[in-house]
Amino acid sequence: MPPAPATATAAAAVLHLEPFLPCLTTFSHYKQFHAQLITSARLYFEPSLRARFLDRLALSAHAAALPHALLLLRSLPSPATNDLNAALRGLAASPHPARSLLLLAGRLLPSPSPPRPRLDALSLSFALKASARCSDGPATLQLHALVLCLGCTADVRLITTLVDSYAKCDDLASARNVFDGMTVRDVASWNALLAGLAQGTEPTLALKLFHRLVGSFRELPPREAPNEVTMVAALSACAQIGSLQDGLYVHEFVRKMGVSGNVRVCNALIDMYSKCGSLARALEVFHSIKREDRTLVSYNTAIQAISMHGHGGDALKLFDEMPTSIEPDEVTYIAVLCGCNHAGLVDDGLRVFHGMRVPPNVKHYGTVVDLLGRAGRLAEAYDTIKSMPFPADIVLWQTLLGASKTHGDVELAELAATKLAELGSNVDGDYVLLSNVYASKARWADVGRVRDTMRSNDVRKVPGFSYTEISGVMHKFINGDKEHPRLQEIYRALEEIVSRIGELGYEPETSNVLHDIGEEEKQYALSYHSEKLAIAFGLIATPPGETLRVIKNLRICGDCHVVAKLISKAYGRVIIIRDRARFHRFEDGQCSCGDYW
DNA sequence: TTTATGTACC
Repeated sequence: MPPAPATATAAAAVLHLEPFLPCLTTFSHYKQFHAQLITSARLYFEPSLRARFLDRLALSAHAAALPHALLLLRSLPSPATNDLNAALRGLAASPHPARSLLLLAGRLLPSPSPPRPRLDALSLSFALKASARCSDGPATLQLHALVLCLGCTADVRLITTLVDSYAKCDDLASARNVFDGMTVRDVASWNALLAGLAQGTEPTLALKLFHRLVGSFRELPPREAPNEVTMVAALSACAQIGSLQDGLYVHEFVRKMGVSGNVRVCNALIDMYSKCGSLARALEVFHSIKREDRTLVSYNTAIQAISMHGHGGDALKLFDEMPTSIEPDEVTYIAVLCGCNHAGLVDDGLRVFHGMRVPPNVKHYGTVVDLLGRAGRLAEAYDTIKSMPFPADIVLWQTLLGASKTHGDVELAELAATKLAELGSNVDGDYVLLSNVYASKARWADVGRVRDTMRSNDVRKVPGFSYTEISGVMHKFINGDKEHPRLQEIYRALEEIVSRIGELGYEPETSNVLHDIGEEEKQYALSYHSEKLAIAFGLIATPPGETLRVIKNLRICGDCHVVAKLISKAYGRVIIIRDRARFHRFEDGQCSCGDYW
């Protein structure tokens, strides 16, 4: 036991156990305290002390603590609600949150002995935390029913937890419904919904809600006033959408609220600016954080930003400059490796990978396989997969397939395709890559076979789309778009573009088109790729010289990359395209990726 | 003793 906080005799210490509670650190302390509770009979006669002890024990970081807490709970002849809650809370925060739900379900079963404690709002709150952590939608729904049964619908904190839980289970509609049904809200309720929408599939809706919130700022009761957490959620929505306009607006609001010094807000700003294409502003925010205030996440986000923009050398530099007081974690290594990858720094990447101070996970192996694969070191890439201490996932085989395609290795491509089929991947990209390998070797019969398999397997097509922001309005384009209101104009502009860049030597690169169609039709399919439509629209809808920003859901294709370079030269425009993995910045006929991506 | 917050492989 740690020394008693007061000078007391042993007898007095027995009378006052509470002061020791905050001092318990080692597992041995906990066991001694437990023994004291038993020998003084307080385990039974002071239920509130017991519950507070259980709560601390269940939340303690020591591996043996939580099992010990559960043992203690089971040993109680008549556990109180607070005892149960302590265990529910500990389990919900543990690596196995589902056990919290099991405990709750067990307590619900009718059983005369030992008597089941009643559930209260706190029990449900902890259980909802658990169902959120395991993304268990049906459990959240059942807990919602219990909330209604227990009549806790006026408990703002509990209902906020319910909103959060629905959102974390990807049931945004229910999250929204519960939120809308709240008669009293506070800022946490707003934040739970905003964060849920922003990180889920509804970032646009999140921003709408944010505007509604700050628009009625003056009339809101103080408990609903937006705070720094609101800002972080809104910035995360801007980052996901890639809307620099909205991001700048939120940043303005951050300044007005006086939370520009909050490190979490700064980290969110770095991420937002980076994902909206402005690396300069992202780094400005990073450097504005006082050195001693920078957290691991600040470094990770900044390194990730530099990497996404293709500056692998600078990413390595910042990584090396990290203070020794901050230990890099798995995310740091992903960010640095990603930077080496996008910049083609093979040896640096391998050096970083082999020097990792945390165990590499499948994503780290993924970057290394990509790094080696792109550089044409296919055998080493495959050996890396074989050497992994865990099985390869779909993404890893797709990476190897991509590398095999780039370097025309039929055997390895077939192997990767077989693995992908075994793992149940059935997206068009897999087939396109395999077919391209065959096509590059003029093995037309195999190309046809792949196409037949595609047809019979009912392949899932990932529709390609792009969007661009013009005067604060997002315009979305899908491949071969026929819906946009200014379609005629856009298609005319595209024709003009193709003829103008034709003078610079442009010829459509059709090898990425799978379908067995004539050359002219292939060119047609290519010329309406969504990013081309978005760029063409940007050219006619913005004044000369203005930077064009386009966001694409898939990776940019080779032909669009060539076209973007030529447009940047022919029209004197900077074009910034964010694709699935990184940024391409086109200026005067060159791309920041150096044609390596 | 509950609530809401940032970074991640193709």
